[in-house]
Amino acid sequence: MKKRARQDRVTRQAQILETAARIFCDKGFEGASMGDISAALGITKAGIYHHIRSKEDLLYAIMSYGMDLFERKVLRRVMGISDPLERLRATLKGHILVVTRDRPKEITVILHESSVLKGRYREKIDARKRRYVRFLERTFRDLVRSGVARRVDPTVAAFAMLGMVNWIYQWYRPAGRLSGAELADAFADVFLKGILKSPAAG
Amino acid sequence: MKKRARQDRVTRQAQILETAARIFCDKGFEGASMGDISAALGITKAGIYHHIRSKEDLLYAIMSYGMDLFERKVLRRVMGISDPLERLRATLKGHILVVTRDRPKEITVILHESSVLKGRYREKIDARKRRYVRFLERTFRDLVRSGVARRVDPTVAAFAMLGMVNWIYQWYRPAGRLSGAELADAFADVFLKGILKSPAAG
DNA sequence: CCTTACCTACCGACCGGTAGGTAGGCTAAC
DNA sequence: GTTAGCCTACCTACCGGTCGGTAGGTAAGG
Repeated sequence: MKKRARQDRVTRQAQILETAARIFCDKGFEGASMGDISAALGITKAGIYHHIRSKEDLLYAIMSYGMDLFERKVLRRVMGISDPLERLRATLKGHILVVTRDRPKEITVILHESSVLKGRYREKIDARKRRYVRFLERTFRDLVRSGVARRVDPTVAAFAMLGMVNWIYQWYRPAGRLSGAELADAFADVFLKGILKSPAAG
Repeated sequence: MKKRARQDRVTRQAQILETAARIFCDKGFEGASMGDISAALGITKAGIYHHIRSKEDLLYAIMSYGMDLFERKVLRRVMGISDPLERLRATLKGHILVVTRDRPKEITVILHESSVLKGRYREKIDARKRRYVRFLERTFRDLVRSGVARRVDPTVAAFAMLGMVNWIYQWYRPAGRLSGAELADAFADVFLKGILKSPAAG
């Protein structure tokens, strides 16, 4: 019987997170059993508990990794952009590309199972989400102040944008008519310029 | 022991749907047990099965009622508006008011538990959703054709709008800064006119 | 006296989680 | 370079509890 060497430990942990994320994604957290996950990993249910403490810990680990991923791939790369319009554009496109091209199951889990987590775990994930919302609000405020944007409410603009983007996982399929990049461009166009031709319509 | 008369049957059915919707909303479909629902109704678990056939049937009934509600309160009232801009505005505001003021739990269940349903039930609900998407696409197409809207992709515009609106249940709280009507106006403003001041920005 | 609206009592399956064992690789002493 | 002994990564077997669902009874109203 093959056993894994010590240096594989991190890799194995990542394998478990990835597999669990996929199954939570497919069946939902409550709908997925630890047996489902262990079977997908090719081990027994007890075997999983050598690596994790509880099902809820596993969910938190997945969400935490998903936030790491988002912050590394999107937030960290755009936070330094000084021009607010370029910052917003880069954020919007980066966010959409992550959820359409990379399609990390961890981020879908964050979006769909957010209310499952309780207590400290819940607070930690919520705090990281709130940081992103505040970053967006700041960007919209900068845009209004610099005269580039209309007098929109920064919070309203932030949640309008988040809604558009966070809903994508519910309907977007990569095999469809639009590539991730095309969708990102189209959404940026609609969000920045609106639907109407004339700005006079009130 | 008090027993209910025959004419209460429809009322009782509605009570069960409403209670179940509330609990599915709080705990999720898989996270909620039939025992939770029966306890909230003040009867035993077996008592519920006098009124419904299965847990999945109950979910379908809730979603079906939620679609009835949406179609009656929003879709039916705006479908007849001939001016596409007024039609869109009325749809957007009506939809947002329904999910912010009335806050029917049934619609939250539709949004959050859509992938739980399988088979014919799933197809029936999906078909009704698709009708709404096609209605939106038609409206955007009308707007572009009549020269009121920019040359936006109708599908992209529809899903951008749906994302904004369908994500509201995830963050909006009636006790917050904005009333439902204020949010509806603000979202309509952002969606129709966009964020930017000048339409020249590309 | 039949129907309706429940009830009690129970089913087999499955849940998250654990106790205790074991096979094989790793390390260090000799 | 062998070997003792520990550690990792699992395993089998099982726990108490809960799940969705049902059979069969009962009490009240029409």
